[in-house]
Amino acid sequence: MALRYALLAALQEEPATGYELTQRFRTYLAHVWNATHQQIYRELGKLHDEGLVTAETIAQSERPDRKQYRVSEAGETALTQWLATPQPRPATRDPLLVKLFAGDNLDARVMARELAELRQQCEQRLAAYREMERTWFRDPGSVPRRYRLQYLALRRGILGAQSWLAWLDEAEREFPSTDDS
Amino acid sequence: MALRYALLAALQEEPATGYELTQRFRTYLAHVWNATHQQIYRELGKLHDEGLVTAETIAQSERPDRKQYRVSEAGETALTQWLATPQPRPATRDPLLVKLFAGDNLDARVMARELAELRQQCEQRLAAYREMERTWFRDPGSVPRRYRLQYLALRRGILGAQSWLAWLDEAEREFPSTDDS
DNA sequence: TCGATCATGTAACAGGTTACATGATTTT
DNA sequence: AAAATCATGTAACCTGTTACATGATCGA
Repeated sequence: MALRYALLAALQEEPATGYELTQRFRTYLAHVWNATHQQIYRELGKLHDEGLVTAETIAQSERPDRKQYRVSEAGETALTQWLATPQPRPATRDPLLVKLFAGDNLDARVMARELAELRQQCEQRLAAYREMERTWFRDPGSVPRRYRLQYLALRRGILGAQSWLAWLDEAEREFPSTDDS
Repeated sequence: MALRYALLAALQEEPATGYELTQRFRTYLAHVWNATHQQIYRELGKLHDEGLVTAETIAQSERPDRKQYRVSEAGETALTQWLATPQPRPATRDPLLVKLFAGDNLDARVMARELAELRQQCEQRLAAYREMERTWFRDPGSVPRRYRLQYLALRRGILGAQSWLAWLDEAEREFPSTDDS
């Protein structure tokens, strides 16, 4: 359900094609809502059928046509209505934690490797978030409200990554790495 | 995919009926993997068809029969194999963060209320986790490995909740609550 | 007497994943 | 010459959600 509203919000910031939206979701929306291009195209189609977005086809020589979408009035109404509805928290479903319930079937070395990879991933993400923080939100007070809210989402990404790193400190004690590389 | 292995792990700890498993998933597995009874029954059926679990029907007078499942050898093999395979991290999909991208369509009072509710939820969970920590893992060093690993999962729940509370401290500054109640 | 608990399921639907498909241009 | 980028989609499948269904017992 939320994907469509994420699309509407993104389009409201600036009209875009499915392709461009896919990129936004991959980059600065990745810590908020994940979606592949298939899902995005499908949902854009539905939104168009329902009149929540309008589409303008821009012919290009030597390239497939681009379909630029923008939010319609009906779309804005729908978005506002959704925003006013409290959303349930997403359920936790983490395969890594599932593994911890398998007891002695779990191989410590395999696990150590998986934790090491997770640590690397967290550190990379954290660095990327910090980079965004530096380039766009150096002085959060002077940023217009719209972007200050996005900064909050980024802060969530940062705090989330840090909290995983803190957990990894604890978890790695249980799975001592043999440190081969 | 991971649900089946969560079930196998849970059954390995102790054979159980679908009903009992549902309860475990609702209580001490909620911070690891969420699943409803419908999903669990469906998956148990498949696991049984595939021979990864065996079922023993226990007739009861005046109550529906209980079907007690236990992991078969094939099931244990499948579990071990899965454990050795690195699992991709779950994707982030958070409707609350999506809302932050809707800019001025977002009503501050509505948002303040949603944040307050989230805070309450986090605090409740944290208290429940702390309670588990106190009752089962007062002295983690003396606990057998199997349960020390489960303690790690609990630690993840605790750190996760704390990190959300830290974020809420920041977020609430952006949505000052009018404090009516 | 009403709701919770015990104990199992079926069915329809919504949402997300994976694979396949096309085809030109630009970069390595 | 190969791979990545631009730009769009279809189709099958798997997983998760929601609604519906049954029926007895036990505690408030």
